[in-house]
Amino acid sequence: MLKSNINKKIINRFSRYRQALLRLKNLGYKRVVSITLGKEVEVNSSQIRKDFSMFKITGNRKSGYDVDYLIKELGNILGKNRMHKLVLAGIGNIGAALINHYNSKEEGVEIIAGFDIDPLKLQKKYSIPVYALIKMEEFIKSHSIKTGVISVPAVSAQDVCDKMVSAGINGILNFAPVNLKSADDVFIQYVNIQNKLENIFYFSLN
Amino acid sequence: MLKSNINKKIINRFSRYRQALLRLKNLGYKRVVSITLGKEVEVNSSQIRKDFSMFKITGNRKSGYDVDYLIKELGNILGKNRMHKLVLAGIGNIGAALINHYNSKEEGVEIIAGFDIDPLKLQKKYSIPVYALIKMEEFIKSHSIKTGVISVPAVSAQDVCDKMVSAGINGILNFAPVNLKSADDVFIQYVNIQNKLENIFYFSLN
DNA sequence: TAGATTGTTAATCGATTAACAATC
DNA sequence: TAGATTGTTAATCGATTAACAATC
Repeated sequence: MLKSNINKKIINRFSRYRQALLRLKNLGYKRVVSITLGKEVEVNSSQIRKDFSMFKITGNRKSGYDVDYLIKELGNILGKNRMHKLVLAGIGNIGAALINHYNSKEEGVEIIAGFDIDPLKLQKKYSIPVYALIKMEEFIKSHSIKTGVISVPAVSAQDVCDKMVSAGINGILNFAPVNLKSADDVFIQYVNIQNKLENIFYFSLN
Repeated sequence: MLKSNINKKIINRFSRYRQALLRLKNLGYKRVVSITLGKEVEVNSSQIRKDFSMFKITGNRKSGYDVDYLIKELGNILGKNRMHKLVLAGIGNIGAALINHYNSKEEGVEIIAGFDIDPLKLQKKYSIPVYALIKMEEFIKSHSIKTGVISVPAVSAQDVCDKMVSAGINGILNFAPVNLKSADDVFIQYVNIQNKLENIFYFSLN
């Protein structure tokens, strides 16, 4: 099946299934039925069976699914069997959080460099090298980086995005509260914390 | 209209409309038509007009919508006309990012305290007071806090959530990669960075 | 075997988009 | 006025859920 035909929501659920399965494995589960996994991730059990079925992930009609098998299959789909190199643009608290929590060989993530307008004051504080932002494009090209994280102020996010894309990046995680414009073959994910807070303020009625 | 009848997606779009309108205002826009705003946020213009119409937000049939009016109306809906007090559980890089970037009177957000298992080493580094996690429930009650941010490790997230809710919190922003279980009247938003990265790795084909 | 769960189809549900009359 | 855009209804689209035969 072509990736372009696969709904983003399915892959998003696969990622959440996998995280839940890792927890269930830790709790001692060897096998799991769709209704149990469904409760864990708040997804209807039909949805789960259908999602698995679309990727030829099979279970046993009496005893459900094997946990290790599911983790392995989902991991393969999500690219856990290989390393993904990232660069960061903008080294503030968000960048630091990425470096400290998500630079994980086990999860296939390798953050190899950061870039900032003001590199001097930042150079020594992190476990990855930090360079001046003007060096970013050259670095992306020479290291064949395909994924970038944008955590610069909103006003410069589009410019950084353009530079990343022209240097060869085709996947971006953007923390700036701006809708980025780019070519159709560039996949962009947004993390908009302000937006999340506003949703909470509205629905929690306070 | 009852808030429970209003789709989460509409409020989510309202938040994004407002962010886009603030940018457009900065660019000098006095009025905006639905198709222009739609391009800015990647939403169909019919959708925008329908969203506005549901909340009795009106435009002019010739010249579109007044930017300041939209910002004000959307701000009122999103609660920008009052302050929302937050507490943070877990003071790492994510907590620091919240304190530095989202503690904004203009946006109605006031982070009044943080809590961590290890408060001593953190006490002096931030612009808000940081206390031991065991003090959290008492603090939430005595200050009538209604919103909490969870950025503790996954294993303790549910426990922190339970404590927040029992102390009176009804809106939670959760950065831990766990589905939290709580009463139906507690509104929870998730930020799952691992999940976002996995989506990028899948769809950007690298 | 009997019972439980998968795998898959059909039905439902709800959100998005198109269309266009109203009107500024 | 003529043209452009809103406001709103109807049509479309797609995702979710229910149902159940297959089968372990």
